[in-house]
Amino acid sequence: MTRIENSKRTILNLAESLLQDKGFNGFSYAHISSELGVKNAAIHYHFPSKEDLGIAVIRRYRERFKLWINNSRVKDLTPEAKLDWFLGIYTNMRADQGKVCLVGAMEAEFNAIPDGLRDEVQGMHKELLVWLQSTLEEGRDGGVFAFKGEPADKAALILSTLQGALQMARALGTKKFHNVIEQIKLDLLK
Amino acid sequence: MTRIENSKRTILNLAESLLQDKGFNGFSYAHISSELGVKNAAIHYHFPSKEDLGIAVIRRYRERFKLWINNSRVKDLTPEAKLDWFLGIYTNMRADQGKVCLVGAMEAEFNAIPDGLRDEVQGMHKELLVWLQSTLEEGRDGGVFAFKGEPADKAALILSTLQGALQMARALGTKKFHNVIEQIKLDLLK
DNA sequence: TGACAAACTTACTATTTAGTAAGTATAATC
DNA sequence: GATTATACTTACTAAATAGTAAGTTTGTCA
Repeated sequence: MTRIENSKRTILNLAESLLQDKGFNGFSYAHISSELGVKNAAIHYHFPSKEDLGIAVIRRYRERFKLWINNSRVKDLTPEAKLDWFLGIYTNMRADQGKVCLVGAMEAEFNAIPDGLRDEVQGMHKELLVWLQSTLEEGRDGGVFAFKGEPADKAALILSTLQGALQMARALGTKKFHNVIEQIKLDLLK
Repeated sequence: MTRIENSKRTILNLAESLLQDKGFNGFSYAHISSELGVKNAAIHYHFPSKEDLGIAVIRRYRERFKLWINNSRVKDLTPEAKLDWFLGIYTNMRADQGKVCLVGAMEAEFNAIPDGLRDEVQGMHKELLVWLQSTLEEGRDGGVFAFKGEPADKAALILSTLQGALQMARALGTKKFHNVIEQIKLDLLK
């Protein structure tokens, strides 16, 4: 009976990775249990239903993001550095086995995932948008960002772009992804 | 024994709709057969494997797109009108039951779909990019579009944005989607 | 009218899926 | 040292899945 140190966290890590890799309907409890060398039921012990597991993954990410943006390491950055930090999150996803963002993966199969998970994804998307919007406002007021229209709309555009670009990179490669990242900056920086 | 008129086309229509709605791993042959009032095996008669079906859907779309862009109704438009036509495709998808684009749906679960389907998606994505790039070039040369950087990169950005925006709209609604569309124009038109 | 092919149905298989109930080993606590 | 909670395993189940083999109906054409 080999126990995993901190099973719950290990399961969440793997589930998050699988969600970003194959989507909610593309992985099963068997993927997790076989990888961890435990039985199926062990996963159900920690997360009774697949919906519970999906929700827990998103919830953990939301909390992580909240901690990040409220930490002085990010909070005290210049708007330009904040943007780079944010873009870096997506660049790292791409670098990490071609993963896509949780929000994008879940929204692509939005009509084929459980209700509770949908709510959680919606909440996460809103939070990302709010932060990005305020960063754009801050940067425009400070004179480092330049764009037409409302910060809320520009934020929604940039987030959509990042979401799409990660997916695009799977078919067309990392170079194209980085070109899009550079284009985002060209379209934003003065 | 009620026969469907033009079964193959009807199956492809439904499969395309399901792909855009639930993704490749989110629908089954049973969804199609029950909707059409036939048996499972009837679908397998026309498309032996699910991979065959997926490939056929994408292939049909690629041919449709090729016909469109080579038809004078699109070909002879101004660059600005071409852009509006292209954006209109995505607006219509959103209006049609909140569908997302085939490319986005398939790339979100890229690592959980068959090889042959991946190739087809890759080809489709390239074709969309090529057309959009040449339209951007045409528009910039004509002085109606203004953007920094390379047309190829701006095309990749816009396509990524559209892909992501359709998915975002599922969680955040149609209004946000239209705001992104307007922002694309603000970021492109002189 | 007979042959034949197209478009199915019936009936099935093997596999995977999420999920459960009951038992067991281990660790912590009283 | 006994009790109890934690973290599992064993052993299932029911449903859904893609896919197949063999038979049946229907329209077409020589």
